[in-house]
Amino acid sequence: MSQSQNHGPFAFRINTGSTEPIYRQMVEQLRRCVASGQLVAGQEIPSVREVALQLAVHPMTVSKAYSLLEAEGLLERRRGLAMRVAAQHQRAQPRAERIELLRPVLGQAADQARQLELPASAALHLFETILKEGESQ
Amino acid sequence: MSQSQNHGPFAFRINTGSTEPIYRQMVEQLRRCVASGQLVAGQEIPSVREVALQLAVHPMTVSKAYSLLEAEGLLERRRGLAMRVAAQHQRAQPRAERIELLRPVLGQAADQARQLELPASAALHLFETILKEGESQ
Amino acid sequence: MSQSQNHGPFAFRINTGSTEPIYRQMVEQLRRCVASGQLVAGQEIPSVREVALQLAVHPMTVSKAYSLLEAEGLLERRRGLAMRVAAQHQRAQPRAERIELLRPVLGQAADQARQLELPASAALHLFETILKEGESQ
Amino acid sequence: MSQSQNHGPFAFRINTGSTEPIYRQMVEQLRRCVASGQLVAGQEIPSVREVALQLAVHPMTVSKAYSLLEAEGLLERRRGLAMRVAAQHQRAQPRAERIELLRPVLGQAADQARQLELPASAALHLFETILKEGESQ
DNA sequence: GTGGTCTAGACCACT
DNA sequence: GTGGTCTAGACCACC
Repeated sequence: MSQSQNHGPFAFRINTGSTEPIYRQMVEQLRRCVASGQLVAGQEIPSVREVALQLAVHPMTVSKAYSLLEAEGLLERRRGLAMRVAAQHQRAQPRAERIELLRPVLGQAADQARQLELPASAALHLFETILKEGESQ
Repeated sequence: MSQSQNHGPFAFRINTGSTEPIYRQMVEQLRRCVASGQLVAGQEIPSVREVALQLAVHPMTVSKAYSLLEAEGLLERRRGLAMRVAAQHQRAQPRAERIELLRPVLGQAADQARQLELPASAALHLFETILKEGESQ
Repeated sequence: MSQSQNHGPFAFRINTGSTEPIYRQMVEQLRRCVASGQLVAGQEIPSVREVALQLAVHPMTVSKAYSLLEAEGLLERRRGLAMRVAAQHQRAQPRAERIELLRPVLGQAADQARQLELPASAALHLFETILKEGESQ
Repeated sequence: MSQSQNHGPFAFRINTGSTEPIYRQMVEQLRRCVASGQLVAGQEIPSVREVALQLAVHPMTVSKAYSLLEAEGLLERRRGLAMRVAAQHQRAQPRAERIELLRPVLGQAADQARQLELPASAALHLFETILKEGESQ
């Protein structure tokens, strides 16, 4: 039990309403978790069927995400076994690099704030509130 | 500055690389600008052709966005004339409502920050920087 | 008509009986045709539906092959238009490199000949015969 | 040479990277060796465990190959003893039949050569080279 | 149990 | 017309 808790610090959070394809949300999310070191080399990831059930998504959708990550070298496939994080991704990226990965979505948020003619202070305050909400989870 | 006021205080910012369909980026952007009062009732918006040229996008894509906004009652079509913001949208939404429109994208950003295991302070600081960059534009 | 003859020097040859997945046969075949210069940069390839009909295969199978080739940088996708050979693959590989691509399958053939205890001369003679048959096609 | 006769004139050559299932590679390889007379009736073949170790393959995979060959009548299983080539396959197939078994792989090679736009002479020369390399092994 | 391949077929975005 | 995404569901190969 403690083992499964340790090796499953990871669950996909998918927004099915978004126009962002599900498989791509999964790809990017997993990339971030590897970048941060939340997923380490050799760690098994949840099976296709398991994730498909959890998210109420077709297994092939999950499989597509995993295949792309394998092609990218981030995951390793082992015949008949669960996939795992590839050995070459041993260490998390340094924080300076990771923070850059946040730039696109924050740029988008800033654009929207500007279009809404909201002052920077209001946008920042809302962001701070949301960040704190998440921490407690 | 006087130039941008004359020919429309308004220009689409489109990311063609995104999976977010172009027409939808346009729709949501225009909605925000109406919500903020940047676009006011009766104001003319750039023609389909003009926008299509500017963004190197197919005219039908622009047309589709405009049609949706017309169906929604946000724009009015006038035979032979440029479309304009509909009369019913006279006043900007109050700030309290507008700020809520920012919540989805900031929620997404917060999720990503958490997956990257970045501290809230780092995320906030980057957001502040980006917001300031935009102001000067 | 002459145009379609010129720009369609290319048809997939698929062996559905093989254990080699169809999409992979397509990927490798297209790679060879680009390597040889039979397919040149900018050239449109047959549409997903067209190929699917021709080969009596599901469109998604063709699509999968094309997607992989796009990820590899060999094909370019253009929204709403047929895919085409990417610009970066302007020139055919030199013959010395191309011949190396033949090594795996010939190595396999040599292994089989050895296991069948056939003399090299017999294997070579059969190969020569088959190569000539193909020429006339 | 005397060594290889003692412990089996026969060793599997498996390509785990191929999409061709491992058990099938084994089946076809063994069939060829029987066809050629390299393996004769009554001859023992290496045990499942031995092969599994050698090839770093799961024992069940080897077992599956052997079972198929048994069902086909090519191998005989004897309780507690090593499997052996069945009595009914006493004599090698005549060379004329054996050479036909080489046709499929050479047809494939010829297709690839054509797609690579390599002249028959170049393909033949490479094949000759590879055949000679193998002889010395 | 694991992942992979393929089909049939719906719906979407874009030219 | 183009390609993309997704679902439902079958069958295969391997551990």
